[in-house]
Amino acid sequence: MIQFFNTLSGKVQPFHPLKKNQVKLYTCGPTVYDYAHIGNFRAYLFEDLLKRFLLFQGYRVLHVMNLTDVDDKTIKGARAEGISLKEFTQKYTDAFFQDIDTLNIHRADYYPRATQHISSMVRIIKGLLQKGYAYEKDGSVYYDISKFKDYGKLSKIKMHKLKTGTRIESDEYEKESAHDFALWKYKKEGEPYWETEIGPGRPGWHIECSAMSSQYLGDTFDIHCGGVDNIFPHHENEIAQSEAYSGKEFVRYWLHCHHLIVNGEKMSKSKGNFYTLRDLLERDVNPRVLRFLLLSTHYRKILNFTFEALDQASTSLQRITDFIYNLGHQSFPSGESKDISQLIQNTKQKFISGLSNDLNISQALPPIFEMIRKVNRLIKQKKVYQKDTQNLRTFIHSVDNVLAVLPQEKEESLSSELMEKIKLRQKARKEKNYELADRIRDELYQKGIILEDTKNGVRWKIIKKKK
RNA sequence: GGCGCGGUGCCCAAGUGGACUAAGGGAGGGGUUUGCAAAACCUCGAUUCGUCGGUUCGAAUCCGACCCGCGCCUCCA
Repeated sequence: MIQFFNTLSGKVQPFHPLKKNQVKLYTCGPTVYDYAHIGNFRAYLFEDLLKRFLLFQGYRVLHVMNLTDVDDKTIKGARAEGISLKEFTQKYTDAFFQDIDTLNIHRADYYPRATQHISSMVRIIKGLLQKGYAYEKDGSVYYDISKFKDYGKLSKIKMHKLKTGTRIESDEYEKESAHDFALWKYKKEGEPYWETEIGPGRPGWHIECSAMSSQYLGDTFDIHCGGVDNIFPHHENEIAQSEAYSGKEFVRYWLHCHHLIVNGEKMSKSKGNFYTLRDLLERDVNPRVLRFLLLSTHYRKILNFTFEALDQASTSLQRITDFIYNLGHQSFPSGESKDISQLIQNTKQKFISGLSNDLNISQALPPIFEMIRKVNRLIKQKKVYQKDTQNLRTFIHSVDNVLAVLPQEKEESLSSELMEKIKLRQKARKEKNYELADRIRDELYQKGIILEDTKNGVRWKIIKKKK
């Protein structure tokens, strides 16, 4: 049985999708005004783990992720670069897709853009006006939160206890109450706007998610994810809009992932600890290792990103990849052992129950490492057979359908020049010219290539370049 | 002020009343193996789970107080 911590109930609870075997998932996507940073990717990776695990468990998943391509930041950015909003956001949208591919994140089924769903938003805003949940002022439309009884049910915030920040008072738009929020912002000089039934203007921050989620997933859907910082006000407001409009429950399970910090502090550009994926790739960080690191802390814990942690993740992951490699590059006697198949079954069961427990990766991973140690021990005792190695590899690869951290079979290759060096060294070793052999090994090590002499020949592997 | 998170060995991190004389990964010490390495295997590392009290036959796990670190409260994953 799968269980998730639902922000709405504040508890871990059993997961039952609305439709048996199908999960409808909405995840808050990027505002495409800049390159995404590793904190963003932590959230997307958590969502990817969630989705891959659901798929692994046999669910069909209908996944929608929005792209916010009109808001204050995108408008400002486009203006600063002197290009159209569309041109500007396209650049970062392309970058976003590149990055999620780099990190091996499954594509969503739909990536609706806010600018292409204005009419859906207008329809909801009109409905909210008709039902009395919204009011118009100076051409803008606001949501009157006092009309929505359940306001605060997600974030557990009591509005009368909320402190009013200075930012609210300085809002450029006129609202009746400080906590009311804009559904529609009346057009402003020099800003993009749409001519609509509710007048010229552009959508407020929250309405796109209400509109696009219901358009693709229906009024009620199973899971909505995002970062904790979205709980209030973004998701609270989505609930207010959607439930007031449809009269139905909006989302059944809210899953929020915690933040990533860097060296114990919040990531910020002024502190110089702000990393985009691209920054890390420039430092020769292997995206698989980054993926493994960001994935291997439970999503509801704060993750402290450090380069030391990255190194640890790298070594840890290497243990799995070496294991797979060894299974494929040693000879084993033909046959099959019951012990191994049983071990695989046990490991699989523990892996699944770990992830079933609110995606507890720290509980799901250890069985894999335990299995690896046990099998390595059995290999030494010559109790592993050919069929076992196939079963083990199939199993590890199926686990990797969820983790997606192992290299592709032919990911790495060496230049022919380096291959010649390796051949030369093999010859030297045969002739017991160890001095030359060691010199070549050192030379390759300087280039970030480790050579291992095994019973079945030489193995090379590329490690991170030494700085 | 409101809401919430966390403090487990050198580092990361599970475990939330009894099989814990506390998983797993990384680093480190010792050994097996190896031409030497690497990998792999064996082995050693917390009488102890922020502190102090309490409940209990029994607590890292429950209760109370306190200390420390952190997040959100209309830019934010």
